[in-house]
Amino acid sequence: MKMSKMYFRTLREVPAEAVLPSHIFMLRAGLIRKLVSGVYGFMPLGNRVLRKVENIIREEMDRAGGQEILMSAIQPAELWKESGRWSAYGPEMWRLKDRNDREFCLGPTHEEIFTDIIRNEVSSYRQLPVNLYQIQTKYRDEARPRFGLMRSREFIMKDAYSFDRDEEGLDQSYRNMYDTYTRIFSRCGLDFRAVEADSGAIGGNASHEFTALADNGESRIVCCDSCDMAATDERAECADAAPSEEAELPLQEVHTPGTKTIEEVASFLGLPKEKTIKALLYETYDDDLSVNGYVAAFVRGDREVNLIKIINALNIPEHAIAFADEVKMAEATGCVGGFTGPMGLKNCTVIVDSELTGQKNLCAGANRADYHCINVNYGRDYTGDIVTNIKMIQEGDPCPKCGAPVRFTRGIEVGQVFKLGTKYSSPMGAVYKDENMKEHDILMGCYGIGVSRTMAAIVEQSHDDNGIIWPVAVAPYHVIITVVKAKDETQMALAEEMEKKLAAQGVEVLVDDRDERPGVKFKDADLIGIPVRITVGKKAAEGVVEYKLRSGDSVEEKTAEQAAADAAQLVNEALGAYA
RNA sequence: CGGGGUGUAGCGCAGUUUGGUAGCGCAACUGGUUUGGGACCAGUGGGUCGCGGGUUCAAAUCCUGCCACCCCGACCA
Repeated sequence: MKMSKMYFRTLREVPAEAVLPSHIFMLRAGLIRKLVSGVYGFMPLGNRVLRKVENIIREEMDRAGGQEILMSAIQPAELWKESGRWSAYGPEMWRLKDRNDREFCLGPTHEEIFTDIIRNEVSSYRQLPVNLYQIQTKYRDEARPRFGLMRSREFIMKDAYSFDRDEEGLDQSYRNMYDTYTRIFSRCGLDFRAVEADSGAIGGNASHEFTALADNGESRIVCCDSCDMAATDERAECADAAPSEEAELPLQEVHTPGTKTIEEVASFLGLPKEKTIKALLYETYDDDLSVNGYVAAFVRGDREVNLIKIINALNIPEHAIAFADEVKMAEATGCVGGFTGPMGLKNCTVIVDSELTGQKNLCAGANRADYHCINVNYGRDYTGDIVTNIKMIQEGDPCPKCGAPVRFTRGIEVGQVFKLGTKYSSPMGAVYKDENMKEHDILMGCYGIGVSRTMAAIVEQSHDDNGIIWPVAVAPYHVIITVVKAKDETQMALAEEMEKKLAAQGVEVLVDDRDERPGVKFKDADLIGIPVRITVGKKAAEGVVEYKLRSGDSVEEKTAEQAAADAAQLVNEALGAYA
């Protein structure tokens, strides 16, 4: 490909809208172009990268026994009403109506559609297992799209669904996809971790997220350097502190004017935060979003609450709970904002973190303005309607598997795998008959990869001050031949000869034949991140060129033959590594 | 949805406080000189100053309503 003919433009300055390196460089290198917030188009170079990532996914999905199909992005409301998600999905779903007022959505995901296909076509155990996937555009009307392709409202996703007759089959399908994802992200050149995850709104009972490590990532994960434990912060188990041996002291109310936060009350009374009890007040909602109850949750003062654990303990949908209107809750339950304690509350569900039951002589709100109680003890002074672990793990807490201190790190969630079980097959009637003509619900798994987000994650992990450094496997072109003086016939002739030679060996070559100064060409080559740069310049007449890798600094002089051979070898080795 | 910020040429920005009819750099176009890390000189084109209403002899500038975009939070597979 001649760059003089390629439709592209690089930007010299950083667009005001971009903050993250991946976003900045994809815009500057002319890979993507924004239409409106959270909606991007792919330009020729960006489109090539996207196709490379897609093809890696395709190859590995096909190798794993998946079969590619393509469903429509537009979906009828009926199917979502069957699964119960038309109301449950919330404002993130992009809804629309046709001319006859029939309801549709732009698919945010495709469980319903795939389940529908299967229930209409599968009737016998002989047709199972099956794994279907597609690579397709998804729509989610995100509350806050940001960081370019990282969190967009229209994005490319690979979604796969497995259908099995029993748990054993589902386990196998799940493991198969887990291994496949490991291969896919390795081939993409990503540094990633598979972390245990909460199965969340999609449902089911097992899930892993594949997270590309990046300081700018939106996901926080917990990992252990002493063992292989890795989990999302919400999923990670957080052990209770050891029970206290102290003798119980008499309960006492103390005047603590204006000390609404744990920070304030602890310093006012001269107590460590570990000796206090923190209250979190929530209200819950029924289906039509009216308040149907109050929840008071209590953890030790130095802890954070893990809302997912509360949701799981209450067994309610995620969107059915939020922080309470303190004034209304005070009227209903007797709590006092800033001075709420676990004693004497009425008309609300009291959830007590399991750790508190073993701690002695704590300080808690007295449910009376400007007063706290000290020497509060579980059992003697208060109990909970629910006593369970609702703490969020914190950096340095003991690893739930091995006890070593855990470390927090950040990442970009590029894929996830779920065991769905019968969550969709049961309400939608996707069943098969076994050998005895007996009907069973089909067991499902679902497996997603954010393809465009993966592209962003690769750039986020692989760039320097000058631009992108593409891994060979996803680079838009493998080699760029920079012709120092494009008007020089000797130089152009040598460049074209090398282009042909390389192309014959399966190497994708970009020839920078533009009538620009060399500095401009070098800057652009670095910015768009082509892995190998071959410079054809003054020594073209002698058949000598310069050879440089984008990832390194050293520049070597080689004969054109040698440079082409080295480039071809490097590219084919990189591409063949997983073949 | 709450908080903050920004909308002026393709991109980056100044001008707004103190109203007087729009400017700089890059990019583009023409000509010339250049040619190994984002050249130089000369010239040219390009703007409903986000949109609407108001104040005024006069509005990018003041008042007002709206919209869009970005950041933090909430939320979110």
